Formats: sequence, structure tokens, C-alpha cells
Amino acid sequence: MFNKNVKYFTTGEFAKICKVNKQTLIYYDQIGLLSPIMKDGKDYRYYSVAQYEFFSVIELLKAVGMSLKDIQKYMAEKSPENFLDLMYQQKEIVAKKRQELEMIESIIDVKIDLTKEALHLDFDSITIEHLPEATLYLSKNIEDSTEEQFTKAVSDFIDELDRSQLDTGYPIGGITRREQILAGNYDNYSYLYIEQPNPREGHPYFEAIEGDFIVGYHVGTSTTLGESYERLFKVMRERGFELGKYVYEEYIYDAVIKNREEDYVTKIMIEIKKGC
Amino acid sequence: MFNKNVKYFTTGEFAKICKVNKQTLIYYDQIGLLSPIMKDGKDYRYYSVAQYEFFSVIELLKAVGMSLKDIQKYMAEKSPENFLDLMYQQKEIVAKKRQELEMIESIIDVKIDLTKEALHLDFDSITIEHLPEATLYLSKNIEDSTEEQFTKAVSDFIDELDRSQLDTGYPIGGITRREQILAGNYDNYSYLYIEQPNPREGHPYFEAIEGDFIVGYHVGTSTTLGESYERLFKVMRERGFELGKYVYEEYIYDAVIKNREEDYVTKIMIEIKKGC
DNA sequence: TCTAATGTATATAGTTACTATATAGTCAAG
DNA sequence: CTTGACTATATAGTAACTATATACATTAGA
Repeated sequence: MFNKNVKYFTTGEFAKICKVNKQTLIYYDQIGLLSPIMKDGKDYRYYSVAQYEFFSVIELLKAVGMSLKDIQKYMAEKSPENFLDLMYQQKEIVAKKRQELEMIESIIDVKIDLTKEALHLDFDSITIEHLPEATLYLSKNIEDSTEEQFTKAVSDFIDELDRSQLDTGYPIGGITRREQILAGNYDNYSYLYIEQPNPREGHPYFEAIEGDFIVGYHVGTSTTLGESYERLFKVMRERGFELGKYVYEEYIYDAVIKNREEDYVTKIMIEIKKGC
Repeated sequence: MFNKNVKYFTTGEFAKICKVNKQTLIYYDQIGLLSPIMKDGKDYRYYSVAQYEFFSVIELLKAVGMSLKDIQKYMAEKSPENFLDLMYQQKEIVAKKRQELEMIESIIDVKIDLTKEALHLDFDSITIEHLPEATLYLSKNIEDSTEEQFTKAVSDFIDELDRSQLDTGYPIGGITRREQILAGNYDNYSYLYIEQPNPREGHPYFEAIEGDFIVGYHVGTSTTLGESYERLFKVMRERGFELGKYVYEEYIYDAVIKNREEDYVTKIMIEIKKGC
């Protein structure tokens, strides 16, 4: 439509319609992406309504993430067939982007839940809890690993979180074996883990936990972690419990939420069993 | 977690885990957004696993569209409450972004359908068709408008498409009144329109059309539009039809798909009634 | 009709968030 | 003890604007 021949828009008017800066249109003209249909003797630019459709396709392709250069490349080889191809490609890309945003939305929801929960916690409390079944995605075994092995294992673990979309927004935690704890080694994890609220079938390395735990919190750097463990052990003994197979640790407050390392909070969950 | 005290990542290792360029980490260090937990005597950078969680929050915020400066601003005022606020804000923004992508997806679907359809069209054909009810969103009346009024009307029309999310991917068309056509004025539209496949209730300016039309195509610039109208009128007379109230014009191929103006294709739909 | 405000233009510099390149020092393996 | 792979800094380049300075054009009002 729009061969209302005489009716053109100046750069300012057209910019207003397109909801962009006037300079942007001048820039598009300079790079040859979208040039006005007409220039008068004083080099004033005049755009037609039809050019708005052109502009809105540029906006669409930009929104899907295409660079101006690539848009220009397409524009140089316009044809119905090429346009159709382009649209099919962009359809896939935009679907992927939408899924990514959906993932981000659910991660944000998890962060909100976790933070709200944390705000109500009493970090001095020590409780005995029966934790319901939860699915964890585990790293390879990293107990007694060398620095090199550890680095590799962490790298692989995070790679897999990305590849298989296992980053749920839950914190990455560490699992320590009973024997290490008894020996006073609180930083020799056997596994890293991340909780999977909606586990997908057929994926390896998943492990469900469920059982009785003594749950407490450690406020401060890891150097004083032992003190918090001692407090927990004391309660454990008083109540006649024995150390179970594993201990789970995860950050409640870390560098994302607190400035000073002394304010970091670690949640400690010690698996327990009734002493015989 | 991760106070495996001695176990740090070099810049290269950390970059690999984070899936970014090493230079990006150096850049983040320079601007003070994410600095390594440690530097040795030779200024080698060392990152901890805990910093990955920090990095991934940065990535999250970036993905939602936050600038590094704004991320830094938040990081300067970290607290559980601020983090919660931030997440609530980002939740809304990301939902909006997702909806935008969903709109783009449906626009792309429309463009695919229209282009596929166009590829099968015979532009020489002239057919009599009964067009089913379709809802159009109309501009203000622009018949006989001055350049200024026209400009304003188009601007308002497109503004409303944006504001009320009425841009469906269908082309913007023009409606010409019978009397203008009879007087040979093919470019004095009464209204602009855009088809609404899924009209929403309660919105003004919607108008459903339905009826018998003679449908043909015009290949070329608007200067020769008259010739195509003549061809259509001839068929109309032969078949004993009379001109109805309005004529609808829309681009099938425009600057988005064709390079040369002579290759543009306009679909002409003339409302008809049986002559008495 | 003159003038001030607003509009247009070009040219150039600045911005963001990287990214690449050049140069130099460090380290581990053969 | 040298080679190759790493580290570092410094600087320049990139994309896609965005802002600023300067000059000319148009239009609305006194």
C-alpha cells in the first residue's frame, strides 16, 4: 500500500513512528541498511509509510538477535524463498530464546523462594529433621582429588549443568563422607551436588536422598567451620544419635548476597541414625 | 561450599568453566565487577568455585538485560532484602521479555504462512471469492486528508499497534471508498487496516468484513495500478457485478521481499454486489 | 517582515561490553 | 635449556548506537 505519492515523513517524524532515535535512522542510512525513499536538494530525508514495514522487519530480526550486517546480507539477496528460509531459521532461534527465558524465570522463582526462606531462618537453631526424598545431580567423586582432578571435576560438573539444563537456581553443595568428618576434614568433599526439583528420567548421576538429619547453620568463613560442627555433634550425642553416612553442606548466604566473608552462612545437614 | 582452600582456578580455567573469553574476566576485574579471590606475586589471578555462583548471577542479570553498571550498583549494596527486591523486579522484566518473544514467534508464523501462500499464487488470475468474516483494526478516517493529517493518522495508527499489541505480522493495508475508485483515485485511502486473526474483545475500531469480492493482483509500481483496476473492472462487468462499498489493497510482495519496485505485488480485493 | 524556536544536515567523539593484538614475563616438559 | 603453552598489561578495534558541535532551513509568532 501507501503510494500516496506525495506523503512522506521527515527523519524526525519517521523516527517517532519507529520509536527510535533520529540518529539511528541516519546511521541506518549511512550503512545502507535502510535509506529514505527520497532526498531533496537540501539532503533532507523523506521516508514512505511502506518503509515502516521494512523497518519493522529489521526490528524483528534484531529482536531475534541478528546483527545489522547479517540483516543487510539478507536484504541484498531478497526473494520470497530466501525470506521463507530466513523466517524458518529465526523461528527456531526465537523458540530457543524463549525457552532460555523460561529457564531464567524458574531460576528466579527458586532464588526468590530460597531467599524468602533464608530471611525467616534462625541461624542459631539446631534441629532434627526428616528430609523428604529429593533428587540431587552429583558430580564425579572428588574425594582426595588432586588440585588438577578437582579442577577438572568441577569444570565437567558445571559443563553438564549447562549442557543438560540442570542449573535449577539451587546452590551447588558439597557432600562429605562420614569418615572425613570424623577425621576433622570438613573440606574434603566426596561429591558436589545440585538439587533437581523436577528431575528428568533417564539422566545418569541422579541420587535421591531421604532420611533423618540434624540441621544447623554456620555463620562465618570456613576456617571456623569446625566450631559449628562441634556444636552439632554435641546436640547429636545428647540426643543419642550417631553420624550417618554423609554430611551435606550448602551456602545460604554467599558472595551474591553478602559483602563480607564473615557474613556468609552455610547450612549443614548431617545424616543421623539412632545409636544402638 | 568450596572452601577447599588451596583449590583455585587460573583465569583460563575459570573462563572455560564460565564459557567466556579470558579477556572478559580480566575486563570484569578491571571494572571491579568480579575480581579474583586472590592474586599472587606475579599478578596471576586465582578464582574460587564459589565465584562461579557469583558469575552465574551476573550472567542471569545480564540475560535479563541489566547493564554491568547496574549489576555493580546492586553488588555494592548487597543484602538478602535487596536481592529479593532485585529478583522480583527481574521476574517482571523477564516475563515481559518472554511475552515479547511469544509475539515475535506468532508474527513469524504469520509471515511464513503468508509467504508460503504467496508462492502458490498466480498473479494473473482474477477470481470471484466469498471472503469469510475477518476482523480488521482500522485507522482513523484519512480520506482527503492533508499531508499533515495523514502523517498524524499513520503515526497514531502505528502507535496503537504497538501499544495494544495489534501488530499481528499481517501487512498494513488500505481501504478505498467506492466513489474514489470510480473517480480514478486509487491512492486516496479512507482507512488503513491490519488483520486481527485473534481479535480481543472490548477494543475500539475493530470492523469485521465478510462478503463477495473480486480478487486480483497488481505487479509493479503504483503508477500502473490503474491498468490492473481496469482488468478487474472488465471481468466485473462481464460477470454482471457492480462495485461494492469498499476496495481493499495490501502488499503481497514489498520492499522486504523484492529489490525492485517493479516486482512489488499488490493484492486488490474489490467488494462486489449483483447488478440489479 | 523579522526573529526566535525548532527542525534538518554532517562530522566527530563517546558509550557499552566486549574482543583482538602486540609485547613481555612465567612455567613445565622433554 | 629451550620450546610451547600459559600468564600479564596495554592498546586498539568492534557493533550499534548516542551525544555533541556546528551550520543551514523552515515555521510560528511579535
